Amino acid sequence: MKLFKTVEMPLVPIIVEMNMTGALLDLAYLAALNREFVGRLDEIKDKIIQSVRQTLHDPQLTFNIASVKQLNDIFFEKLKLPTDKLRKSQHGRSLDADALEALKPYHPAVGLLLDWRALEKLRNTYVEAMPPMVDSEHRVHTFYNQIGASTGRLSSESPNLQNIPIRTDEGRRVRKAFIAPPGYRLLSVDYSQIELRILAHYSEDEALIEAFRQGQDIHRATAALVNGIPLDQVTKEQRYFAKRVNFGLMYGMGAQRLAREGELSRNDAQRFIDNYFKRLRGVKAYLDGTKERARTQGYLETLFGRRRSFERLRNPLALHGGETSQLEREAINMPIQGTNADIIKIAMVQLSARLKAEKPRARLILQVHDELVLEVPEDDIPATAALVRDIMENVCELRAPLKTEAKVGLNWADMDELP
DNA sequence: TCTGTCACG
DNA sequence: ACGTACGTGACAGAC
Repeated sequence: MKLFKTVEMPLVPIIVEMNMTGALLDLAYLAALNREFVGRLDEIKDKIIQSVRQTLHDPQLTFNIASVKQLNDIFFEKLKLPTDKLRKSQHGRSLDADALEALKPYHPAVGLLLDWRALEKLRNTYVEAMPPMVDSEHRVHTFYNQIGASTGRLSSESPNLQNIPIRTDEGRRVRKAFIAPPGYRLLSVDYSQIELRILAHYSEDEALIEAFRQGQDIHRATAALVNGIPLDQVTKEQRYFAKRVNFGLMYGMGAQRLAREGELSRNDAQRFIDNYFKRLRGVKAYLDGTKERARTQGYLETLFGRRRSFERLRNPLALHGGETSQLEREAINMPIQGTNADIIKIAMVQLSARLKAEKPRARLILQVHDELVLEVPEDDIPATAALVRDIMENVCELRAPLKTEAKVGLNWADMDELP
């Protein structure tokens, strides 16, 4: 039996139903996936080593492609790949995915290494690690830590079920191992753009609030506003860029980073930000006001009163250089991320009671920050989806309305949107 | 035990 | 002049 930490929280009671149920894994599928991955990994590894041997005319050469230290030796001492622009680290140059992307044109081994890294990650962290953790019913029981994250979020460990892959096709194949039992479906309901809606609420920015009230695509609306063009003239690039800015600003991003990621000059990036703040005055006011409050009060609160100390910001004497801006970025983000955490926790508490009374065969199995996943008998799907959405959307009334999207499927990867 | 890397929101 | 976009957990290699 899994032990649970029991800590009295003034805000939200402990939810144990998820852990009690656990998430069901398709072990046969994972075993097949593992065999496939092992074969492909070996193949890619051989290709990498062969290609380096060929370039260096050294058929005996061998090295561990998982070792950043040895890769530094191969790439920069032996193959003489360019090091400019690459960050330094303990064993030479950083060789993370960004760095490898930049090195890709210089040797075929680099692209292969990116492929190998991605597959190796999926195999080691998920495909191979999870099957030994299931119980006799093939379910994994994660542990949700309620007091680990400084913003009030939950975190998940042993295994972490809040970082199951979804962004790549190979990743989604891993996610597909999470299945519903016979006669059941997985129901996933997630908040749409909840952090930007919370920002709209806090900032009281009329343009942002109005865009949400009208149900507009928020990134498209931002792009139109900042560029001073009609909604239907926004290009894909403009929308994508506005999206990065919308998220970046909630994290305290500067013009420098924006320029680097948007592939435009430092000045153009600064101009976009200036324009953004001119059109979205409330957002600027929120960012400045939040930093100011953290500094003068020494703490910040979420919408529901969850508090995080910023005492170090109030006592500048205690700060060493560089720490101020770090804390300011954390301050900007905390009320947003923390309010999101409060809202979904409150929804979970309400949902727990309603399910027990009205849909006792439906079970809450996972929480992933803005998403709840349930196991629901087929016949109960429409009613349960409506119940979950109703609870989630009505936890509180923000100036920008809370909106959810519901999906249903036989596994956690292939899901169909419910109307 | 620490560092680098990378999976997610 | 420069870094520096927030919050997490898991794994392999280096020490």
